[in-house]
Amino acid sequence: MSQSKQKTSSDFFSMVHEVTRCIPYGRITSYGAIARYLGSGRSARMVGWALNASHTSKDFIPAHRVVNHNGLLTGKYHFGNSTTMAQLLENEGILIENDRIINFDEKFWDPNTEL
DNA sequence: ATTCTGACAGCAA
DNA sequence: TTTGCTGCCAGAA
Repeated sequence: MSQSKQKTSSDFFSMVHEVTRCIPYGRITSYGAIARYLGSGRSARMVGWALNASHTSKDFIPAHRVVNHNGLLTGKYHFGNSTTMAQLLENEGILIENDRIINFDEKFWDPNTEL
């Protein structure tokens, strides 16, 4: 046992950041899926929180590809402009209407399955 | 140390 | 059916 769990706290954020960056272009996922991948199925709130910290990250994290299980752009207001998130997603070929992803199921990317 | 919040999700009424 | 409450875990005040 060397460095199995040197900093469980920061690891959670890093984990979310890593998974989020692993989301392929034109794909999306849900907070619950990532939370489930981390081992805590119902800790989806923490995922959102970690994504909030992603804003402070040095690297660009496609947090706009992470939405709630409804495909609704819940965190669009955190991108500065409420339209930025939808614009980015549409730019990647994702259909959005009323801040909701139309082909959510089609573009859904599950880390538990894909990763 | 305690309390509250937070980009969700699931279940109850 | 919709609406709302709770549960989850960790970080900040």
